[in-house]
Parts: sequence; structure tokens; C-alpha cells
Amino acid sequence: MARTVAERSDALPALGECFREHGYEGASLALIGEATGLGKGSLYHFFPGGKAEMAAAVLAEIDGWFEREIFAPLREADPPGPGITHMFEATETYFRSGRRVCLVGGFALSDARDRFGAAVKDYFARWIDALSAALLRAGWERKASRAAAEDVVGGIQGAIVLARSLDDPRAFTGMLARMRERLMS
Amino acid sequence: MARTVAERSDALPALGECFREHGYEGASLALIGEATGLGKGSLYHFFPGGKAEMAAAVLAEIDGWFEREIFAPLREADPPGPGITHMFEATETYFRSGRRVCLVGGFALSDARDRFGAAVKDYFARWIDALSAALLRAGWERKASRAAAEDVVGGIQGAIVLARSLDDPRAFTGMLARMRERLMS
DNA sequence: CGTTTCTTGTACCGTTCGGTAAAGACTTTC
DNA sequence: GAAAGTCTTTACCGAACGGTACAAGAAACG
Repeated sequence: MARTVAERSDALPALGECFREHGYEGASLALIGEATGLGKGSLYHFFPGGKAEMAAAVLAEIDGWFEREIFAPLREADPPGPGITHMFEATETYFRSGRRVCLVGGFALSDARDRFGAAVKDYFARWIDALSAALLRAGWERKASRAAAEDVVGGIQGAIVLARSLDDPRAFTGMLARMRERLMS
Repeated sequence: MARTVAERSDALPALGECFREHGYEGASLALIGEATGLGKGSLYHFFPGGKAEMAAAVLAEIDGWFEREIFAPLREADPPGPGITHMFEATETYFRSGRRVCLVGGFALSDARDRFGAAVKDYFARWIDALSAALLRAGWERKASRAAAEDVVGGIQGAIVLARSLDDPRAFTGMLARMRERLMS
């Protein structure tokens, strides 16, 4: 019947959610087909490289979103304060207060890291660099800004783990609020 | 030939390492057999419940180790300072400066959480409680001690994600050193 | 020594895995 | 309206999955 989904990018959000919830290995083609509403034929039409290409496309889309919505504002906001504030707010929304897992962080802990190591490394390195640059412009010392950026970017990942483990989004919002206070005071 | 492995507990370390490296889903019986040196016959003899029982046994062993080596010292050390110092040192050794993944944290991010949610929640809740109690005895206010304990326990998980992502153990050791300084100063 | 209990290797089960092939159905283009 | 290109359905493949059955081998015990 050819439902003319038309764009492969239309499938990316559902694809991303599927990888998020089940991990790279756990996201079977059956689950992916269910999540996207696409059969194997369509999936392999859009992603001839199979699961690996699907995951790579999702990673690229996520990378683009963060670059646009978080990294660039961090680098460019003048004064830098609002860029940092926006990072915390956008992060909290994006991860739905810890109810939504970070796909990149999840990949980092699984053996999907071997396959997508470069993308994973790049994502976190650029986040830390962008935040560190913002702190630098806000008057922080070089070493202190780098350390604080690592603390915050790492802390966000830890906050997700904690909120999911305790089954309590307040663990996420609490940690973020305290990190924010530590940066802005 | 019946190599008389004798104790099912002898297989737990290798079993744990296998789940750590590949996750619950990714650890196939073939990989598990390879890691433990045991055939399916032996594995199902010791763990009639299959993979789920193996993972539960590993979680129980990990829980016991942390209770003995970290939680109890945190609760009992008098003065509390050395108990906290010991926690940081033991944690750094156990996770091999972030080269070794936290199995419980990994489960929390995957859909293994649905299966082992209670054990995962308990592990983190008891860690936070024990650390919080130590800080309380060290003179911290109740709310501040709880917040700091969440920051540190979550921060450790984030440090593992970061070190693995950046492929740099210094991200782990650095974050831990700064959290330690924040607690002890 | 023989017997019982514990441990193991092997063959096998049905299911699901990622991936392929090819024909059909719809759109677009001229 | 036919030809070309795009998208989807369906059936299928070999391999690997988790799990079971069972008989043979080693240990322990009388």
C-alpha cells in the first residue's frame, strides 16, 4: 500500500526511542519495526547498512540536536550565564527529569561502545569543551573551568542512573539544581 | 571428566565480569560458558533458573561485597572520616579507575532494570543512606548530608560513564578526587 | 568393591535473531 | 498512459538464541 513515509528522517525519533529503551543489542528488528511502524523491507530500504546504520543515524541526529540547542548557545551566549542556565533547563526537559535515558551514555556502558566509540567520545568531549569555554568566559580559571565542566557533564549522566535506579525523578532534578547552584553562585 | 568445580560461588566472579562487559541481554550462554569455563550442563546444574538466576546471584554477591567493604564501614567508622576516605579508595580500586563498569548502574540503564529493579534500587538506596549517615555524624545538617550523598553516589556513576566515553581513566579519578575534597574540607 | 550422589558433555528443541530476495503497489515524470 | 523510480509486503535463509533431556563420568561413602 506504500504509505509514503517518504523521509527516512521521519523514522529517527521512534528509532532513537527504541534504542534508548532497549539498548543497541536489545533493540531487535521486530521491536524496531513495531516502534517505527515500518517493515523490514522499508527499514532496509532507508538503512541499507542495517541496525548499525540506524544507530549511527540516530547518534548523528542526537549530536545535531545537542550541537544546535546546547553546545552552540554555550559557546556563543554573551554574557555566558544565560547559555549555562539554558543548558540546565534544556537538559532537564530533554531527559524528562531522568525518566528518559541518555542513549549516548547507555552506549558508553554497553559493548556498543566498541562500535560507536568515536561518536560517543566526540559527544561528551564537545559538551565538556563548550561548557568549559562558557565558564572561562564567565571568569573561571582554566583548570577550574575544565574540572567543573567534567563534574557537571558527568554528574548529569550519574543523575540519570540514580533517578532510574531509585525510580524517583527528584534525584535527577535535585542533583541538577545543586550543580547549577555551584556554577552560578 | 568432572573437574570438580564444586562450588557455584566459584563461577560468580567470571559470571559478573561477563555481565559487566556485555550487559544482561548481551551476555549469551555461549559467552558465559566461555568466561566461566563451564558448559551448559554445569551452568544449569548450578543455576536451574537460567540466566536470570545467574544475574541475581551476581547481584547478590556484589551487594554483599559492598555491604561488607563499604556500607558497613561508612555506618560504623568512628570517627566517620576514615570510613569515607576508605569508600573513595575502595571505589577507585573496585571500578579500576573507571575502566570497569558498574554492573548495577549498567542494569539501571538497560531494560534489565525491569527484571532486577528491586535489587538495583536497594543497592543505591543503601549506599546513599550509609554515606548520608556518616556525614551526619561528621556534623553535617540532615538535608545537606542527604544531598551530598546523592551527589557523590550519582557522581561516581557519572564518572564511570565519562571515563569510558572519553577513554580516559583520569576523568574518573579527577571527579572522585574533587568530590572527596568537597566532603572532607 | 559397588552404590549413590554430584557434575559434566552432547545432542537437541522451538524461537528469534539480523539480513536478503523479489515481486507488488503506489508516485512521479514525461 | 506507459515507463521509471520509490516504497512496502511477504516469504525465506542460516545462525545463534535460551533452555531441556539424558546418559556417561567422577567422587564420596558404605
